[in-house]
Order: sequence, then C-alpha cells, then structure tokens
Amino acid sequence: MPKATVERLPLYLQCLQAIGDSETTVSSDALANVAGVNSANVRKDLSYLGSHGVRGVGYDRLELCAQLRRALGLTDKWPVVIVGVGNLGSALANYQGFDASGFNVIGLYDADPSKIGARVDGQRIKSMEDLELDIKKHEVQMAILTTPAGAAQEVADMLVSVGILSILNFAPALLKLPDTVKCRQVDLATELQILSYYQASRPT
Amino acid sequence: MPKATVERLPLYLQCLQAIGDSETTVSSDALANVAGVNSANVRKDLSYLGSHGVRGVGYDRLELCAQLRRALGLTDKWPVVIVGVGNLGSALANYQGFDASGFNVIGLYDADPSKIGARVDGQRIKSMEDLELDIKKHEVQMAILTTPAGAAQEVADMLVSVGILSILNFAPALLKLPDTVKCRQVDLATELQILSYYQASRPT
DNA sequence: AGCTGTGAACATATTCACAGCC
DNA sequence: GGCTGTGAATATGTTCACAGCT
Repeated sequence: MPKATVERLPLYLQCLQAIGDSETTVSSDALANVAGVNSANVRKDLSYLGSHGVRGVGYDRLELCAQLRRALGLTDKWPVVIVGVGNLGSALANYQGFDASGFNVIGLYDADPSKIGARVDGQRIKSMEDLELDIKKHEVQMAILTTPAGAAQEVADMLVSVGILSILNFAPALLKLPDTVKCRQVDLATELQILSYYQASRPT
Repeated sequence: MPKATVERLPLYLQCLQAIGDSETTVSSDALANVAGVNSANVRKDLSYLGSHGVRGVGYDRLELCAQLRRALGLTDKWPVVIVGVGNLGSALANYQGFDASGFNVIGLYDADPSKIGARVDGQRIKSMEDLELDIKKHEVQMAILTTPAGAAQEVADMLVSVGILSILNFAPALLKLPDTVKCRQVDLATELQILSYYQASRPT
C-alpha cells in the first residue's frame, strides 16, 4: 500500500466517526468533503483495502470502518508505554481516545524518583527498571517518548534493546535508530516553522 | 518552493543546530546523513534558497542557518497565542525552544474561569475575552489550539474571525476553516495508527 | 580531489474521465 | 441517476550521474 495512502487511512477512520450513526452508507464524495481530499483519491485509497463499495450507493459505513481498522492492524489493541511523565506525558496519558483508536496504555514511566508512585489518570507512575521488565513481560512493541530532549536518545536506545519496534517521539531531538525501528517525530518547532513559511509568503 | 522541500527546511535547521559550533562548513553529504535524507535531495532543496554553497567545500554553516531562517519567514519573531491550558497547553507553554525557533508566546488563554490568573511558565492565564483583545492588539496571526475536542471548532471560528491566519491544532477534531486559513493537525491517534500499519505488516 | 548545482531518468502520487454496475 | 473502480494523463518528488568550479 502506498505510503501516502497509509497516512490518510486514519483520517478516513476519524471522518467516519465524525459522520456518525446518521448515515448507514457513505459515498466517496461525502468522505472526500469531510476529509478535504479529492474523491477519486478516496476511491483509489479505499480500493487498496479490497473494499467493495456498491455502485450507485457508496460504502457501508460500519463495514468500511472495520476494513480500515483491519488494514491498519487495529484488530487487537496494541499495548503501548508512555515514557516521561511531565506535562506532555500527562496530557497524553489523560487522552481518552486510546481505547477507541486501538491502543492500550499499559504503563507510565519516569526517571525521576520523586514522581514514581504518583497517579496520572488512575495509573501509577513506575520506574525505568519497571519499564524494561514490563516491555519484556507484555511484549510491548510501541512506545511514546515524552522525555526531555537530553534524555531521548538514551531512553530510545534502551527501548530498542528490549524489543520496542515503533517509537512516537515528542521529544525535540533527532533519534539515531536502527532501521528495523520505525519512528515518527512530532515536533512543535517544525510545525510552527512550516506554518511560518506559508504565513510569510502569503499574498498581502 | 515545493511543499516537500518546505517541510524539510525546519529539519535542516534542527540538524545544523545539532551539528553545532564544531564545524564552520557543512557538506550536503554531512547534512544528509544527520537528516536521514539523500544528499542530492538536500542540494536540490538548498538550491531553492538561492544558496551559494562553495564547490569542493560545502555550505557555510551560519550563513546557511540564516538563509533557512529567512526562507521560512523567521526573520522576526512571530507572536503566537496558546488557547486551552490543560496539561497539553501547559506542556507546550513550558517548551523552552520557542524563542530559538522564531516564536514568541504572547499569552495563554482558557475558557475555564477557575484557571484564569494561574501562572504557567511565568505567564498568567487569561480569559477568552482577553484573547480576542490581545490578538487584535498585537496583530497575532498564529494560534496553537490545545482545547478539548468539543470546543475546538467554536474556538477556531472565533480565532479566524479576529484575524488568525495559521492554526496548529492539537485537539483531536477536524476543523472546518476558510481556505484563507492554513492549519496543521497534530493527532496522537493518527500517528499511532500509522505506526500500527507498519508494525502489523512487518515481516516476522 | 572534493563538493555543488542541475538536467535527465525514474518513482510516486493525484486527478481526470469514463466504462460498468446497481 | 448515481456511484464505484480504474486506466490514462498529469503533477510532484526523488535519485542518478556528471559537468563545472575551487
């Protein structure tokens, strides 16, 4: 499946949720409008799912949701860990959508001893030693990294060494990782700077 | 300038910062290695800056930084507002890199009266009324949206009505905006789901 | 010798346009 | 009539490969 398509599938899922129960069937046009995408593009994307939309009608909403979930590998919930429980880690830990999105936060971890034992969204913050043990025990493969920039590489190395294969990195640091590990970077400065470009080059 | 190039410029800037004072000159190869990009791609990207690298030598590090900044419209600091001061908004407000990235957080705002007056990173949380006034007064064009999903659209509409032209949206909600307004969406569920796809389809 | 800048080749992604089916 | 699925056309992006400068 093309990379560009993969990156749009979650959007479609989100749009279908937004459309809600009202419609039992959804056309590529309707989905395209909500998603802000060309409708031919939507159809081509969905055709990779081996989806069978009905000509003259559209796609069955629930079936399409199920197909998107299956394609994204969301049939079972992925266990994930959150490493670094500052404001950002806490914010993510409090996010109520993990379950609906297909994920299960099995633990929160921090290197700061004074934080250990505190509760965030009902979960006890655990130590970095616990992190290693938990990853191995639950065969966790995905981690969310919300440590300070300075600690990110070191923590990432440890995560990789105990079996983590996907990292969602919110720390403003470029990680050097083996190419067996997939990483996505979310960076505030980067996003603002991209907006700045378009802002600055706006016709006035 | 191509969209793909624009989205890489901040990365180059970050890489140059990471390379630091040690080198006075940087080759496209060196930059490519740090950034994880093909070196021809780097050269082509930089050629859009009208950059003058020196054959046989490379690019002058400081000059290149300056050119990247200029191209991204970061010559003056953009004033930005943060709307919604929950954990996420607080986390972003505490980010120490705004200044170095080219931005200046002029205020934090929340709709919850019980939060108003509290301090985050030295700034007093202000009301939504203040938000409108401040945007107009300081001619703010960029906003970071960190409200709950339910409030995002309403707040966005207000921001647009008082002159905001770029929104960085962290709320898990799809905003409907006039196409004069540029928006970038940062979504936890989306990022995890993309990772899930590659995780699930990994050769085992 | 070492590096940039860039045309040409290739690869990926998007959109059009329409046949085919309900 | 309305919508899907998709080949063909177009647009965008990446990489190669090398001439040209220092």
